[in-house]
Amino acid sequence: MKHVTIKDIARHLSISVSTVSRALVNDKNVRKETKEKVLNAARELNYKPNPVATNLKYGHSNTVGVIVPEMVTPFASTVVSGIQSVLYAHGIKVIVADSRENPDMERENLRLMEQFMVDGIIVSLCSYRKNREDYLRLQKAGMPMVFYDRIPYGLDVPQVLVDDYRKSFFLVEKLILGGRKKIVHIQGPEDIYNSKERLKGYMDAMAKYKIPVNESTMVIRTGMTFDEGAEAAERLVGSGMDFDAIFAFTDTLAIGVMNRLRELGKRIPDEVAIASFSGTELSTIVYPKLTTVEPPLFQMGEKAAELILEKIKNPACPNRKETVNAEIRMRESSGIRD
Amino acid sequence: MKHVTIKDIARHLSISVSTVSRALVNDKNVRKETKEKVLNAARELNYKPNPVATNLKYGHSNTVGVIVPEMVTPFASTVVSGIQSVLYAHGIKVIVADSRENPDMERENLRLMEQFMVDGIIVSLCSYRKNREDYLRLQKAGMPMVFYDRIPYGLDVPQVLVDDYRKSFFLVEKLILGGRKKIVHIQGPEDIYNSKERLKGYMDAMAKYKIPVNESTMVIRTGMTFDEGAEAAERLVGSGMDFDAIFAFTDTLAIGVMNRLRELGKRIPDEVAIASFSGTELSTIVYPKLTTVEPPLFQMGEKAAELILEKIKNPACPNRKETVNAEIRMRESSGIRD
DNA sequence: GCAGGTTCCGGGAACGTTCCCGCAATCGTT
DNA sequence: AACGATTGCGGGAACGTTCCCGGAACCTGC
Repeated sequence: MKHVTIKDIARHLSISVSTVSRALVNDKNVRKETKEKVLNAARELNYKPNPVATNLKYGHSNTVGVIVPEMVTPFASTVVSGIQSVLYAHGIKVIVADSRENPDMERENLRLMEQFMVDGIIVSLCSYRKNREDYLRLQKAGMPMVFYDRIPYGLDVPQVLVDDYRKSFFLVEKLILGGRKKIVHIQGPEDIYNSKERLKGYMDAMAKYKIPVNESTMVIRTGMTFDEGAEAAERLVGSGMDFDAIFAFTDTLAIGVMNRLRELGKRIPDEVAIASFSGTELSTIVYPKLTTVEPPLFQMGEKAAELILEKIKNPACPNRKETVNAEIRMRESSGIRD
Repeated sequence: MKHVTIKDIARHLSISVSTVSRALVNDKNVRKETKEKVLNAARELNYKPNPVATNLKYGHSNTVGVIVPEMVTPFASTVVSGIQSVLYAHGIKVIVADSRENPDMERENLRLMEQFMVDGIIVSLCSYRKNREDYLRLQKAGMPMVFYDRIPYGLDVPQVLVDDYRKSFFLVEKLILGGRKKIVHIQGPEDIYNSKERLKGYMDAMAKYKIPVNESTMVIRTGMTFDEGAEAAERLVGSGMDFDAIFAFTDTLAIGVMNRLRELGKRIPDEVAIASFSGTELSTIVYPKLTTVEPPLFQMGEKAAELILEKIKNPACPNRKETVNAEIRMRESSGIRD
């Protein structure tokens, strides 16, 4: 499609390109009448500045890229809303790319953002150890970057995270104090750093109450989807093991587990209590409603946006680490009141 | 961050910028040795072409923008996956912007895409009659555009849609044949065109079986969220009206209605059968599982991508209208077997 | 009435590419 | 051996902006 340019306006008014430019950016060195003429002509010709040209000129794009590991749950979209709300207010556009839990696609997305000359990148990782070299290279090259939720391990980068360990500990403790002893942990993928932390919280809570944990039977490693949760539930029941509670890595997994357990005849929460980390709106639409640790997703987005703004303004500023406070929501699935 | 440019390579090898450019785009007019030298230097200096410059040069960005009305359900994300799968294969990048059911934000997103010089825009509307002038203007200016699912009314544009009317008709007919007579329709927002079509399907199915419909009590207009569905359920029960089935505009609404009805003591599906249009993965994680009309979302994305590719290649090509075949999934919430 | 300062505007370079044009060197043909 | 054709390369314009620089016109103050 044909764009109206500053040149067209200049030609139309038979004045110079420079003057038009000045009029449009509100430079003082233009007569008010000239400015008005230009503004009118711009409106009349339906002129839209071409940001590509100014990007080229200035070397930045007024855009921040967000790379999310998945978009099927409301998790990412809520965080992105938070990001947009603060960045839009600063006149910065937001583009989103989805890695679909695939580190190679994440890498592709990263290159896409780089080539797009975004001013900064906000990332939630697929795997805490893949693509390290790329992130290191980008960081070294001075690209502002912020990580949230699914963060890398041992990299000095700005990040906003939940207190995975403590909140897992407390939630498992609540299950124990509610009378559950045979608590199984659905760990989720091992190459997500948070999964290690949440496991640790589970282990330590169990240890505090001197409940022995056989890691090979009571901790189940799996993926991130409903189906994988359901499958874990089947394996669990199939193994004949005795259990009275589940603590899952995410609500997606927990929902998969819970629904399949019910189909297999388990009464929730009477026979099996269900609880999970990473609660989203999904936790409230299932039956029974899910007890979860609910991170303030919108706020996480806001914080991430603030951190990236800092980095953009001053790339040399120290890498801050923000921890947000996740709420423990006791709902029907655990059979425990607050 | 500092980018390595073609000039840096030229300087480094003390050859001309033109030669470097030719070597990089595989022009024949370069000696193989020279080409290799350039390629090596490019690798060594970690050169990345700056697409902003080529965009400016060629007037396009190799990017397609997708504007979605919401991102909290898996609806949009699944369609976007389909879009990405075909566009990525053509070397076209995809950026996503979320309108959050707000026509003003949609308008903003539209301008963002325009200013980004995307090669085409794929849109699902917030309102079927808002922002018409903008879409018309863009179309007149030659911007390739494709609409899906939530399409505009009476605009000759490429679009991919579901057969709202017929599938609604069939689903309601199934409810009737299953023995339900007092079927309430939760219509959803009136300014979504599909909502008119689905209402018509409902009305005609009821008419076919000579069931009188009092539109003012049996058709409820509301929004799109879980909460609005729940609220509708409350109003319904509060009104004391007798009903034995619900046909809702989307699964989101249906889920809101169903869960609240259960909380209010209604047995699903015995006392009230629930069915809805626009089924996503959410329909299968609730209890009982939801009977829905399930559009092939991924395929819708693929079709939309193909249509936009056509339009990009030849902006003058006729505006095709693709109808995809939505499946009716009978699940527990309706108490009716297929 | 003239030096100096404003005000307003046009010319042109620059951002990183691509590509057309032209020139030199080499090649192939007779 | 001499000529046109081909190959390989550099110069420079162009994409749409911004911005520096310089210059013309005007005003100010003595």
